[in-house]
Amino acid sequence: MTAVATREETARQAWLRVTALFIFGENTDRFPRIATELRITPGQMHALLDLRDGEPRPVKALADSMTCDASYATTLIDGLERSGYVERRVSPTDRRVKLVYVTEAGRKLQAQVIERLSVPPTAFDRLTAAELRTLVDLLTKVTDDFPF
Amino acid sequence: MTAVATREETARQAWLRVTALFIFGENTDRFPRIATELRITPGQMHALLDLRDGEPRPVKALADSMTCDASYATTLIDGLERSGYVERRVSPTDRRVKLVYVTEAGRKLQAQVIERLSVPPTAFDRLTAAELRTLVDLLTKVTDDFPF
DNA sequence: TATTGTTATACTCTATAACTATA
DNA sequence: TATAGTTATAGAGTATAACAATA
Repeated sequence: MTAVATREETARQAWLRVTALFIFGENTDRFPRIATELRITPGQMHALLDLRDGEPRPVKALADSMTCDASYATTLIDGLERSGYVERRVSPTDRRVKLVYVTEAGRKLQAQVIERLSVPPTAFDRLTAAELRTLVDLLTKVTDDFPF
Repeated sequence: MTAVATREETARQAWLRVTALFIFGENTDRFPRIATELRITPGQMHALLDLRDGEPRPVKALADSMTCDASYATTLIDGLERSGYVERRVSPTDRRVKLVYVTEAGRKLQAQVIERLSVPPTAFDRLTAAELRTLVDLLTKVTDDFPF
C-alpha cells in the first residue's frame, strides 16, 4: 500500500520548496545585492520595507516587528534619516515616543526596492501563465495581511 | 476596458508574494533563530545546507556557490570542522585543493536543519490540502534541480 | 604566471548594558 | 517604578590584501 502525504507533510514540503528558492542559485545574495545597488545597508532596506504601510510608527514598534533590539532600530533609523529617507517626530500624545515618518524620497526608494525584489528567478519561466496565476492566488491567501 | 496582467507581471507578483513570506511575520528571524538553536552560526548553517548533496567539494566551489569570499568560506569551515561536522582532505588530483567532506555528525545536523526549516508559517493552514498539493507541484517545477 | 587556500586585518552588523527623559 | 529612546561598547559576521604552496 502506498503512503499518502498528510496535510501537514504537504505543508512542510511546500514551505521547504519556498525556502530552497531563497537559499540557492541566483537568490543567495539578493537582499544585500539590491541594498548595495541602492546605496543602503540590508538592515536599512529591511526597515524601509517594514515601514511600507505608510503609517508613522514608534521606534519600538519597528524594532518589535523586525525582531531586533531598539538600539539597533535607532542605528538603522539614524542612517535612513541622514540620507533623508525618514524623519523622526516626537509623538503628540507621549513625549517619550518618537514616530518614524517616511519622506517622499523614502517612498521613492521603497518603490525601487519593491521593483527590484520583484524580479523573479529565471526558473519561473518553466511555469505557464495559468500556473503563475494559480501560484499568485495561493500565495496571496497566505500573505494578504502583509504590508505589500 | 480592464487591464489583464501580462505573464511577466504575474511572475513578478508571485515572486513578490514569496519574498513577503520571508520578510514579515514569524519568519523574519527564522534563519538566525534556527542556527542559534542548533549551536551554529547562520553562515555555518548556510554552508552546511550548501554541502547537502553529499559530494565533497573544494573550498572555492563552496565560496562561489555561497557568493562569498574564499577567506570567509575558510572561516566557516574552520568552525564546522572544530565542531566535527565537516572534514578537509587534500584533493588527490590537485594538491592545492582541499575537499570538504560532511561527517556523520554533520549529516545528522543537516537533517535537523531541514526538519526545522520545514515548519511552515501558520498562515499555511488557510489553504486546503488540495491547494497545498498544487502549491508543492508548482514550486517543485522551479526548484527540482536544487540540493533539497 | 595563475590559482587554491590561509592568515592578518579592518570594517560592518547587531546585541547588551548603562543612561536620560518622560510617564 | 516602568517604558521609549539613545549612547557606549563589545562581539560576531564578512570582506580585502598579502602570503605560501602548488600548478
